Amino acid sequence: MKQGSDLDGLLGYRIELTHLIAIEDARLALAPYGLTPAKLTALLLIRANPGCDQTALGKALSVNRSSAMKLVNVLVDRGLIERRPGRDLRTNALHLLPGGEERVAEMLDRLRESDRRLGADLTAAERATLMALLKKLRKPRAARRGATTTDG
Amino acid sequence: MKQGSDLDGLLGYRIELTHLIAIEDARLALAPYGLTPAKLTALLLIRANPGCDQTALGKALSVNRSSAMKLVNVLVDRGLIERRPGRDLRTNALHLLPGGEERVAEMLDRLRESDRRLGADLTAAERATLMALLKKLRKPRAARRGATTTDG
DNA sequence: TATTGTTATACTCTATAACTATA
DNA sequence: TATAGTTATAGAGTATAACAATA
Repeated sequence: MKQGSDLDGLLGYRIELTHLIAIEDARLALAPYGLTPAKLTALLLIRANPGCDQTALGKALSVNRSSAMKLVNVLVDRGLIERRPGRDLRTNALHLLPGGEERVAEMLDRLRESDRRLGADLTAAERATLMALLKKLRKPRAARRGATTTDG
Repeated sequence: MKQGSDLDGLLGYRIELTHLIAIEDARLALAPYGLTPAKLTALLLIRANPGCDQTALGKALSVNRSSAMKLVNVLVDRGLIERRPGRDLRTNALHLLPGGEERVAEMLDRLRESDRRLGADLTAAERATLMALLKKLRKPRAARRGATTTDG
């Protein structure tokens, strides 16, 4: 099946293809732990911000309260984090559990291995250049206006 | 909220962030046409392969027959393509309709504008370097084994 | 009034499984 | 037997809307 060349020169299309490769391997790397890359990111945010509440976590992940709720439920069910009493009676304080700390360390190892595989054909200099150029891509005006959601 | 530095050096994480920016603007650019970037890609594949069947389309998009079916239904409902009799009685031949051609051209214009916004801070040389480096990222062994699906 | 958590509901995308009609 | 399309169903992931408790 022919691909068609309409998208060939587009940066966004190349990033889409690259992203598919990266996310697939990252998923496989984390699958034994029953978590997706997005859930590991949530776990890392909680570790970096002990005692944060669900709403703040959701904002950091660009999802609303309801979605943050579901995410936290999964991490609690997995025994990785717990909800403790928060700064007021409305709020939960999220904390990584000791077992969660161990798991996070293992998962980060697997993720770094995956990342090494992804960039295996790059020299150190090329890798640095790529990182720098990716950082120069910018959020266009249209997208910067913010999505129109009710919640956060 | 602190970000935590565990993912900072990872190529895959940087690509994830960049992808989010790119896909959001691309979605906004195509929203007036009622199609997502993925559906435009499907449309371009059909245009590049007139008379292709749904299964082949699905394979090119890495989705199974059932998902390809739904996708084609949407494009048919939008009046962009049609199903014609295929090479045998089991098969549909997918064809872009004249109206679809027009829409595709407009959507490609909007998508290219979005792509220009994304790379607006890059010189032509930087842009070329970025494209070349992204092409050097490779599908790791683990992911190359192929996903374990029943279908395509 | 505003905020936090929660629940119910729905929509998109994708998958699996089973059915049918062809081949 | 194998393949193409179809349908029903289910599971992530996300969103909206409403409610209770608290601020």
